[in-house]
Amino acid sequence: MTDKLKNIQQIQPPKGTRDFLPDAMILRRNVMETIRQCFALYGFSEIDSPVFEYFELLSRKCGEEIEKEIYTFHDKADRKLGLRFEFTSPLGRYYASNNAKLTKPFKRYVIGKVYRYENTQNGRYREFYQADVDIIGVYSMLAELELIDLAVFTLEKLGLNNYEIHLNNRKILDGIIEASGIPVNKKEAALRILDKLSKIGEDKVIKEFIDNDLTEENYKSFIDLVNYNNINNNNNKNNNVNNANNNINADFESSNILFLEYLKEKLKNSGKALEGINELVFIFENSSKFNLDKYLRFDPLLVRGLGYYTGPIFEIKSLDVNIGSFAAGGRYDNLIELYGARPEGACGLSFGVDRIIDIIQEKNPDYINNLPSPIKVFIAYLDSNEKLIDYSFNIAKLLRINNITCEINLNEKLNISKQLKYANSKKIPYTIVIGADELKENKIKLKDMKKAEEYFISLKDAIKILK
RNA sequence: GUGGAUGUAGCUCAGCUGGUAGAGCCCCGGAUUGUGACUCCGGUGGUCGCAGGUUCAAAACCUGUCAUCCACCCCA
Repeated sequence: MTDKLKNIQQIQPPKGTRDFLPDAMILRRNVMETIRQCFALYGFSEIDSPVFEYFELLSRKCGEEIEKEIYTFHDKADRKLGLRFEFTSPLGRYYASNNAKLTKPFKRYVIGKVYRYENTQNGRYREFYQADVDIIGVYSMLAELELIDLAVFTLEKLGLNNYEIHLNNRKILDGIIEASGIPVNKKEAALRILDKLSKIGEDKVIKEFIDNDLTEENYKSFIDLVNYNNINNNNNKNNNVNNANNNINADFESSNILFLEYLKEKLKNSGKALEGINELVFIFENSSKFNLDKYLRFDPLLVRGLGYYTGPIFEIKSLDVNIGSFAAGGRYDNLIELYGARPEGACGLSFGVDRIIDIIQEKNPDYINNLPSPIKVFIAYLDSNEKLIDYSFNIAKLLRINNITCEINLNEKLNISKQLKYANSKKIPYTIVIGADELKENKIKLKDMKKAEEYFISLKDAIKILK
C-alpha cells in the first residue's frame, strides 16, 4: 500500500452506502425525529440492540432469499456473525433474553441502520435505516389496528397521503394453496410466482408454474378462488386479479369486506382460511371507525418473503413514486418461542426511512421548505477589536443559555458583507450585527434576513422575538 | 447472481468520422471599508472513473475493473 490514494475509488463510500451532507441531514433528522415522536405518542418505548448478531440467530427462520443478503463475517475467535438485515429476529432474541425485566405487553420501537448485501438500485441501498415498531404479547387484532393507525398518523405528519396499505393474511394464503391442490412444499415457489401475475401476465405465470413442477390446474384453481365474482368476463389475460382490485378501489368501504365474504364462501372447508378471513374482516370493519379504511386494500396476492409471518401481513406502497413499498409488517406469533421464551402473540411494522425520505424529496418540496432552520441566529461583528468580540461572544452565550441556537463568526478578517453572505448561504433566518454603536448603547442590531428589516433593540427584546 | 445503459470541473451537462477539453451554476476576488439575496467585471479549478491495449496521436476505439442508474431476482 502506498501512502497516496491511488484512485478515486478509495474515497468513494462502499457500494450501496452514502455520505450525507449537512443540508441533507436536516431532512433526515426531521423525518426520524417525527417518526420517533409518533411512536412515542402511541406509547412505545425506545430500545437499542447490537448491529451484529450471531449469524445463526439472524438466519433462523428468515427465509432462504434473505439469507443470501446477510453480510457475514467471522470475529477473531472465529464466531460467525452477521449484520442485522431487519429488526424482528434481533427483537426475538432481545425479548427472550430480557424477558423477566420487561412489562407485558411489550411495545417497543427502534430506529437504526440495517444491512443487506444485494444489488443497488434507486431506493435500494446496502446500508439503510428502518424504523421498527412491534407489539409482543397481544393476540388480538387490536394490535394490527393500532399499528395501521400509527402508520397513517405518522405518514400524515410526514406530509404523505398518496399511498395504499395492502393487506393479506398468511392463513388465507395457506388455505387457498391447500384448496388449489398445490403441495405444501411448493407453497413458497407458487406464491412467489403468483405475486408476479400483474407484471408478467397469465401465460408466463403458467409457464413458470410448470417449470417449477406445478400444474396449470394448480394455477387455475388458485385464480378461480381468488377471482372476485363481479369481474367482467373479458379475456384480458393479465388482469383478472387487477380487475378485482379495481372494483374494490371503486368502493373500498364495502368491497374489501365483500371480497372477503366471497372468499369465505369459496373456502368454507378450510378452517385456517376462515380464521384468517375473520381476522381481516375484523380489521376492515374496525378501521372504518378510525377513518383508516380509505387506505386499506385487501390484496390476496400479497406475499411477504420472510418466513416467520403467521397471520395478517401488510405492505404500504406509494402511488407517487415507483420505489416499491416503503413500509411493511405483519404478525409472527411463532417467532418468540423460537428463541426460547414462552409463546406470545406478536406483530410489527417497519418503515423504510430512506425510501420515505426519497419520496419526500421527490414529491414534497413544500415539506422540505417548511423545515425550521437548525440555526436561528448568526452573530456578526464589524470590527475585530477585542471589546467588540468579547461583547459578541457574550451575546452568543446568553442566547444559548436561553435555548436559542446560534452561530458566531469565527473569522475575524471577514467584513460584514462576507459574514452576511455566509449566514445567507446557511439559510440562517436572523443575524445579529454588533458594532461600535451597539456596544456603546448596550444593544444589538437584529436583522430579519428574509424581510431585510433591522431592529436596534436590547438583547432581552431580541430573545423574546427569537424564542 | 443475470442482462442493458452511463461515468468529462464541486454540481448539471456539451465535446462530430480519433488530432492532448468547453458552457451554465457553484466557489474566490472586485465594483461596495456598517449589510447578504439581484446586477456587472475578473479569476481559480479537469491524469476526461481507474488500469491496460490499439495508434504517429485516445475523452472518443478495444479489454479488464470499480461505481451509479434501469430491468430481472428480491425487498425497506
